[in-house]
Amino acid sequence: MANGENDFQELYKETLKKMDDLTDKQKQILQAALELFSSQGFSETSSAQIAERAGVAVGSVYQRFQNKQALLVAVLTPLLTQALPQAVDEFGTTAFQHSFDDVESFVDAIVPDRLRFIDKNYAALKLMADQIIVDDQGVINQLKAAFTNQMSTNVVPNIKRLQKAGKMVDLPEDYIIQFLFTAILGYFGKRLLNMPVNMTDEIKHITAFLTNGLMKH
Amino acid sequence: MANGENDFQELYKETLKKMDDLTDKQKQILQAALELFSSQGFSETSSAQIAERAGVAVGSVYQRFQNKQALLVAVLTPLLTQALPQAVDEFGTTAFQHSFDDVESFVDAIVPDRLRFIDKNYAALKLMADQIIVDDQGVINQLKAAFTNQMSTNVVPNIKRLQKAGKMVDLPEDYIIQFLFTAILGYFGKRLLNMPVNMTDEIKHITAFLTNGLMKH
Amino acid sequence: MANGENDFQELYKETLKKMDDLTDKQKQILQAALELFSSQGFSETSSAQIAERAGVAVGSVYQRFQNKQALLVAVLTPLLTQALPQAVDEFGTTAFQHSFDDVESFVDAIVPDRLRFIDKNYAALKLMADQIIVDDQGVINQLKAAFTNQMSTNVVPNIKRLQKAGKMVDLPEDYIIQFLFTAILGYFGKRLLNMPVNMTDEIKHITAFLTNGLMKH
Amino acid sequence: MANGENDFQELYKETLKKMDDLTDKQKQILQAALELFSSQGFSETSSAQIAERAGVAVGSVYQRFQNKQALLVAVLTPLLTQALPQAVDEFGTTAFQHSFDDVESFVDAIVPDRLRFIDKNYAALKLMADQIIVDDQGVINQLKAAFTNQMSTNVVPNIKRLQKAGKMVDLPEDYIIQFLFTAILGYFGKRLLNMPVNMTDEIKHITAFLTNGLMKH
DNA sequence: TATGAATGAGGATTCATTCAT
DNA sequence: AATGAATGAATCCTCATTCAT
Repeated sequence: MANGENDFQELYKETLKKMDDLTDKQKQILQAALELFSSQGFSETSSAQIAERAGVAVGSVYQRFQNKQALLVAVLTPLLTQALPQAVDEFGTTAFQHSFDDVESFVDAIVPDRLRFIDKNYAALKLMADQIIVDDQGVINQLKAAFTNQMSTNVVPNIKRLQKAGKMVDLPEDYIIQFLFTAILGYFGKRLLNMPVNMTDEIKHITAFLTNGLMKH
Repeated sequence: MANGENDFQELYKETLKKMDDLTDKQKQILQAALELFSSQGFSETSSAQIAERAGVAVGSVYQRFQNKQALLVAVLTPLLTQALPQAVDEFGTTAFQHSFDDVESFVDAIVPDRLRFIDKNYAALKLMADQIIVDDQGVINQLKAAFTNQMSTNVVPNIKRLQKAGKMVDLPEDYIIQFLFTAILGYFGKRLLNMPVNMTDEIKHITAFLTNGLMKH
Repeated sequence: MANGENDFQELYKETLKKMDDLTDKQKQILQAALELFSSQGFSETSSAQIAERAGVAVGSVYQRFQNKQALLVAVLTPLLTQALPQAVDEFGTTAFQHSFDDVESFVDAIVPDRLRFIDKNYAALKLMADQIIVDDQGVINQLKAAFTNQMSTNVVPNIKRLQKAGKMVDLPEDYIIQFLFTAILGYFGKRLLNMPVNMTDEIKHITAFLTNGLMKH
Repeated sequence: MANGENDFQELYKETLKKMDDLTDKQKQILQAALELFSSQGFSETSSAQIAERAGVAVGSVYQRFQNKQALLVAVLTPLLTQALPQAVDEFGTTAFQHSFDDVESFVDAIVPDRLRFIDKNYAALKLMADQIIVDDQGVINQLKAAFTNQMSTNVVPNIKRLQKAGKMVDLPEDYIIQFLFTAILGYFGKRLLNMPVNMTDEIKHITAFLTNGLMKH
């Protein structure tokens, strides 16, 4: 699976381009908001700050977006409805276009790719995490929807096949997915905690652990 | 390992009691702050709100605590320096007082206990998560310290012994701990996402997965 | 005296038609402004609101009218310089084309007509009242001018004649007019206060009172 | 009937004094708000302006009053519930403590007093008028209540007696009151219109007109 | 210590007005 | 002439913090 194409920033910018109804300045505002919300958090970012970074007047922010909350939604929506599903999609189809013969190659296909994905999309992911923490149900629901959808169409079949072939442990598919993700999100956690990370090692060990844990011995 | 004794609320209240220099009102303030910070986040909580919930005047908040940030520190400090290490300690010593003969009993000792710990301390954990997201280095560092310390003295030896006995996979100890924690934190994530959780199932499957993943086959 | 012809809306629209330099959109703007200013007040009405109701772009409002104040003037001017004098005129000439033989027929000619006039022009009158309250000298002066002029040429002579004939009380003419108007404006006040009004009763009693009060016994 | 005691300013200040829960600064705020709202209108008055005139910080306005609207209510409430009824009451009881033998003395008792009342309370009355125009139902309802109450207990009986004695015209009492008030309010209108007024003349003519109009000939 | 009124800087939002298309 | 995006001053309001009682 090729990397570098499926990061949010790229997909986000493309999504923005497609929004014909958005003026250049409005795109700059969204871009600035994404950056600031991600790095400082939503409440810690002021309208003035966004306007300044976007190089526009404060009023311009409110010309298009009813209020700060609406701006957040406008930032997150394409992320959640376009970039994220597309990334998930790409992940699902690319990673699972082949039928894997064993758990090891299955895990091998996922782990390195997802770790690099986290690296590239650290800012956007942090923003989503922030929203989840502050209990934004809208964000939560869209996240769930994006995942449930893609997982069930692409990942679940692969899991089932491996299980039927007697090569993968007989756990419910949603748990298989859960373990896959939590193991990988450990890397995200380490970055949040400012822990030193070595990508090579992470890949190596996470892969080893997941392979061992999901394989039927 | 006995439950119900090692939750933060309990430990936190005990910690508060020991602080002789704190008046009753000040303790109420800390309690109110913990609750509000946890449920709404730090920036979304106003001093007036804290005062109201604590049943004191706004000025009383600032009588003892220099500013809101200091109040946050005052809330987190006992959590991070007393309750958390104590919980970790309790976890380390209780869970590892015996020398486990195999990975399964090792995992069995940890998983149910930690899941229940999450349930009990959901609010406090959410508060910490919030602080991690907004990049509070102080919190991050204290979290790290509390863990590193306890883990290395109690958990690591157990891991090493199991590895030497050829019963546990030969991964670096910190990764073993990492996988242990991420698998368990999946439960915390599910709660954050408001997903329906069934404790019995969670315990069963997480245990199975971790046992399989950490066991040397 | 025929009703239905002398209401502001009609006269206003005719006035607008005559303004050849006004585009259709600009007429719509004036119409929308009149409606909104009347119902919500000047300060409570925004340019955007006017534009929306007029079905034009915000900029179009300012294409023709220098600023909001100028728009108000543009709304009021034809009202005060065209519609109002014309209404007053119509009132003066129609109501006083005959020489009334007694106070009763004099009052009878005025009261019903003016009450219906108030009903029809409630919005415009309210707008003028609003302007008087907020101390708009321009409006005040034009109102005065429109009245003084018409009154002195049409109403005053009639009053004088009735007085000379010994049928009307010997009060200064301006006071006669004042009492005539205030008694009638009581109806306007009742509407402002959302009081239930019965036109027939109002006419009956106001007429009776005025007749009695202005008649020389 | 003694004048000078029943003006709003006096009654308002006394009312304020009785409000023990109000601090000096808060009273200054209410006083400043009354003055500014009266002279410029509600929407034309900014919080900063009020604060400045009151000699306090902007925040102090909002410490006590939830918002500007609430401040308006706080200004109007004592006016409508204390000062106005008290003034009406004083009017009712003083003016009608005697049983008038004829319409002339009845009118004589009312007119001069009310005209002077208007002079003294011009600001407050203008504020109320402003609120009526902008459709404030709360104000309207309280105004109605204050009047209905006092009128029915004090004025109506006097009217009925004079009517039974065959000295006053047989119009419904509410219309008698209406004519009384509108004739008097003409004076208020003249002041609004910045017309030159001569109190002596006004009293003389209004009295003459009302006497004539209400007397049964 | 406790109180809560007072403060004023800061932040979100509105809105009249301009101007390039 | 019409448009509506852009502007930024002005406004309302919040809130952490101080301080006199």
